[in-house]
Amino acid sequence: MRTLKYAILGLLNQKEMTGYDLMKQFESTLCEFWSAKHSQIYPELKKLTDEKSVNYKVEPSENGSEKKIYHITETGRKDFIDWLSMETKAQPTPKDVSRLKIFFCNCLEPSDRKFMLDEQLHRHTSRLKHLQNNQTKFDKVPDSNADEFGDYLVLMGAIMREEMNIEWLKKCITLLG
Amino acid sequence: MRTLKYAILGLLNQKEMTGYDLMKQFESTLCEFWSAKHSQIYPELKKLTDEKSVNYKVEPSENGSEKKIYHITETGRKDFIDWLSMETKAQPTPKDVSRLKIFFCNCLEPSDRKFMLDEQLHRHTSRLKHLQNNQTKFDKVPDSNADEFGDYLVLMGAIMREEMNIEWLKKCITLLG
DNA sequence: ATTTGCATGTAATCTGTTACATGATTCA
DNA sequence: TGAATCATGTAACAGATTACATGCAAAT
Repeated sequence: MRTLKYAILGLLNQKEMTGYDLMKQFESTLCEFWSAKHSQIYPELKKLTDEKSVNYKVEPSENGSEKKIYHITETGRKDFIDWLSMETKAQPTPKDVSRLKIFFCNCLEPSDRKFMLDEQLHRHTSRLKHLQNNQTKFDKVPDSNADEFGDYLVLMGAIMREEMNIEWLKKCITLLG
Repeated sequence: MRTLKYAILGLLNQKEMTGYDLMKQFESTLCEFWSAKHSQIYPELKKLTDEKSVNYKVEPSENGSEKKIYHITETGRKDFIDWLSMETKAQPTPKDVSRLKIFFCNCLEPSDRKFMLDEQLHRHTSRLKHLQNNQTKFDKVPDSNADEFGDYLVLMGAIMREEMNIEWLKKCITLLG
């Protein structure tokens, strides 16, 4: 499906940047729905360059060494927009070890079950606080044509997901009795 | 992390079955939080047999050919319970192509954006209906010591997830104006 | 006759993580 | 002096999908 390719093209369509900058984007803005390590990003950038979807210029970095600033080409932009417009096929299962463990929770003693659920509840609660804090950076809903609009929507989605997880775990704890 | 191993051990801990039965379980009960194709299951069963975590007996199948009925060993059961009791590390990002596309939605024309969100809303709505239908199979909450208890909890979780997705997408559509 | 379900496997490929590897600069 | 940040890459491995491959039975 080459999803990483399109994630990179989408980011380079917003503005030109280095592989390192892309990595930072995956770590911060995109981390709620996509991730990629530098060891995956650099080879993909090479591949995209070969395919003429992106190109780069070499410039000196802060320190003495050199860095590659990548930008999207017209070919790349067209490819990206086609992918974005295309119907999204039914997704493969989002794999979730926590839910798998809850599925098997009856194999544990009642006290251990409670411990497991409490632990998960705690993790999701801190995560929610963190996301809510991120949201304060938006003083209002961004214009729907701005790059920050998508940013805002997915952050809202992440918050709602954590709220749902917390609500679910609380219900599970109740049902344990 | 060998999660597939523990998913299989957990299922075989419930009752003995063939690789084919396991495949069916992944397709039905577990599909909301884990998946595995037969091409992954059969080699894993071989590996688990080598590790003495499972064992099997050969029996004739409905047709003339033979089938292998796998069961968990004491070693396997201990290993499974240890995994289940262990603290679950912070999960890797659940990757989500739909959310990635929404993140980049400002690159599309307003009518195409609306189309994309409507399409996703439709998909999640049918999914929710399907899950709610599955839930009718439980006339009451199963006992917390029964195998069906985990089943019930994760189905409830899947329903809440779809409800959240629908609510989120509706909000997104509203914000598009 | 053809499709569907039962039943089992392997090979090739793709995707992603961890580890290996280097080198400069800045800050504590 | 040592850790953190910027910056780029490769190699080995793990995890997962698609395709290849076979064979019987029952139903349409």
